[in-house]
Amino acid sequence: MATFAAIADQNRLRDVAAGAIRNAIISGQLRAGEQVNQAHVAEQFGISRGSVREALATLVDEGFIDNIPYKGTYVKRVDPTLIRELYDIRRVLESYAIDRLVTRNNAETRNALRSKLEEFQAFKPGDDRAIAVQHDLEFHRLIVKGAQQGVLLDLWRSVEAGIKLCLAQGHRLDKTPAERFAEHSAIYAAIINEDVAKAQTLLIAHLQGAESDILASYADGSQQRQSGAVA
Amino acid sequence: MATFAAIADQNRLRDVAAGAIRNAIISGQLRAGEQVNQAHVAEQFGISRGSVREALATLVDEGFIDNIPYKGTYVKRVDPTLIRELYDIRRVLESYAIDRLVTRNNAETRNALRSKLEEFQAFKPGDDRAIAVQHDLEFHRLIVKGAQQGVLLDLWRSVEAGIKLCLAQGHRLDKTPAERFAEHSAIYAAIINEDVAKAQTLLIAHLQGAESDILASYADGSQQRQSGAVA
DNA sequence: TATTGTCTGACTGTCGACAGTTGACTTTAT
DNA sequence: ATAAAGTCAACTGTCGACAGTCAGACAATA
Repeated sequence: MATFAAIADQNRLRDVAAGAIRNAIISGQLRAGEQVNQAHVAEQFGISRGSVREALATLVDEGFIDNIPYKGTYVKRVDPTLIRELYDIRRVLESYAIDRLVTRNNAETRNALRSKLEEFQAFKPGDDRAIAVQHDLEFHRLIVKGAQQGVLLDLWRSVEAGIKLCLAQGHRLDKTPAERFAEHSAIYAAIINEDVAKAQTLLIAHLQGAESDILASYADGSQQRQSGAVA
Repeated sequence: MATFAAIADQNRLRDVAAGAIRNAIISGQLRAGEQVNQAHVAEQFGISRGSVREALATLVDEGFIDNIPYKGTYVKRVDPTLIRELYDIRRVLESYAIDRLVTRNNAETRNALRSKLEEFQAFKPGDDRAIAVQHDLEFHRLIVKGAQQGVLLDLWRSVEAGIKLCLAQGHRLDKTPAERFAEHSAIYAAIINEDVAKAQTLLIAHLQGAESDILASYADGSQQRQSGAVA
């Protein structure tokens, strides 16, 4: 489409294409295990295959897709082991982030967390659940940012990509907006009180709950998928 | 050179090129802040610029180089802040790895660690120091591998890339082979005894020492570099 | 029938040429 | 002398065409 190149504007087509494909994966438009056909994507976006290739290379490194030489690139398939590993690492990284964050004691970080919490509070049960997930991740990203370590943030971002992949593949977090708000605001309170140990404990429990939710919905989803494949 | 394409064989040129450029950076052939000219590299290797571009994209994601659109790709410049962050994260990741490793209690891992230690012991003071560094990193990589978590290993690898960059830019670890062996073998002993806390303590101290060494040599090196620029 | 070999279509990998951007240099007017 | 405008060379970004590779269909053989 002609509009696509227009969006590029100052940015490189390769980056815009990467973003578009990423969104397609996160939104579930491209499904797990599905091959990403370079020529098809190129035509769809009205750009050359070379640019698509470069975009795909980026997504490979981000962990959204796998590449097998001379065969193709495939949307990564999430399994329970991956989910467990991702949440294990999140607990490690975010616990550490809280420690550094409280040490830094930066006013800007505290304000950002508070205003993010207010967004949580404004969220109503009827609203789109995908947006809730986005808010959730943004809160956690603010915690990691608060540690003020670029390397840590880079690592966390790559884990975040995996989490988004999990959520994209039909695995959901089933908590009410009120519960979400309560858990996050408790963590926030502990941070404000500079009680590192408590904040870490609350955060770990919070993540453990999320992991259980996802694993449970994964079990359901894979059953459905299996029966679907048989039918 | 014609031989280069021959090395490619079954592998893709893009991957081979990425490896060659990576080596050039690690070996100090390409210096910090230096621009990597695509056409120049392409001609040097006898391959097309497109393949070089894809190789560079990989190295950007690995953290060896930075890319500024329409300007170029530059070898990343290491600074003390980056060194500190890298070692901070290493302590976090490797401590966690030790915990998992001991829990798994895998015989294969223990054997791998022991045989790597033997290589340490065989190392003589006269041998190439670069090889010593390589052995060192490999020992730590085995620890991380022992945790048997793919996600963890991926994150550690990206940190390892940063460490290699530090060491490439003239910053050295000044320990005798005997000291190296002693520190690593103490960590190994604690692992075998399944004393997680002790292994973690030893490992953290070991990494702290390495960090100090690098930071010290960085201070020297930057002074030299500054005076050199003036002269 | 089972197995092996060939073929074919669809895809990825690679290339050389062209278009666009940037920063430094030169020119020009005040 | 200085600052704005114009010019140019050296890059990077993008493209379309060609070469190489793979998996499955199909036919030949024992």
